[in-house]
Amino acid sequence: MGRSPCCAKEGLNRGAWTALEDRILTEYVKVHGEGRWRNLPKKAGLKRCGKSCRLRWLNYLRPDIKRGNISPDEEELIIRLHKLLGNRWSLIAGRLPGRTDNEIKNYWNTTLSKRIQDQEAGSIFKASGEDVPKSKAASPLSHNVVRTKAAKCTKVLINPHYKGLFLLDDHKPVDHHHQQVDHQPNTDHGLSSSPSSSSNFLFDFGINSELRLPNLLGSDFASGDDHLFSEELLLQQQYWSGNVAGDCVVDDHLQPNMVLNFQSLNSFLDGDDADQGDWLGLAESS
DNA sequence: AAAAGACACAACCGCCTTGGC
DNA sequence: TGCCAAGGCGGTTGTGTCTTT
Repeated sequence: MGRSPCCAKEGLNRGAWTALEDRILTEYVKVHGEGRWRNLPKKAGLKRCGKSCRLRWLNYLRPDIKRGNISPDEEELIIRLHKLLGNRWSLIAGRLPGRTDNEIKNYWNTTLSKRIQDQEAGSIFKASGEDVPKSKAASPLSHNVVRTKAAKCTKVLINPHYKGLFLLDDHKPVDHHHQQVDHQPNTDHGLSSSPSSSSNFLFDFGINSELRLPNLLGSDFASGDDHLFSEELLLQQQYWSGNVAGDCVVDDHLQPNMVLNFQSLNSFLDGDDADQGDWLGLAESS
């Protein structure tokens, strides 16, 4: 037996929403708020699946939706975030105010992925003077996409004493006695070399997390500036908008399941294929 | 002018996660 | 602790519009 459907489909409207349906849904949510999507259609008098109502509201009717073309800045951010996060559209959308995951996903699939494919294929074949073969141009963009289901990492551990970034596999308990893996973060950058002398900071990478990834990506995060992750900065400056004690898990003895070196990340963001391979291979080796 | 193909995007589907009981 | 409902997510499909032939 298969999974039971989310709602009975008999007698429900499908396809494009009408202006009347939009108005009914908007009015209902304004009065009753979001949530309870399954019961909403019946209460609001809509012949729609609850999921459909939720999607319609989140993607098109919400008042804070930003309409219009994706700006070059947004595009740049999407590309960089996709490089970092893969097809985790909701996370990417969470960093682009007013944009929805569906919109970004569509934009990526229809516009950006092709453009990047073309750029990559062009750069490869330009060097050799060859034309870009069709098969290459049409090949799926897969080599630099993080496979999110194979190794889901939703938390990032920052140890201010390392130039290291630790991704924690949600499915595995933190092993406080686990030996650190080979990719030791570089410690000879004028930072403290004692991994246990201060706290590590664990940030949830979810939509509601306080980590301002655009700030990171738009900052010198990828430039290897030592000062960026100094403890002082972590504690005092605006890269983290929350308060450390309240928003972060603090664990003096936490050992990572996975360790990422910022310099690898830097190379990754700069498009170094070899480093991307290391980075991704590491990220998936949970 | 019409048909075919390409493109863009809204909507749907099914699986996964989470929280309440 | 297990079950179930609800919500969330990413992949995919359907369809309207635009462009090319």
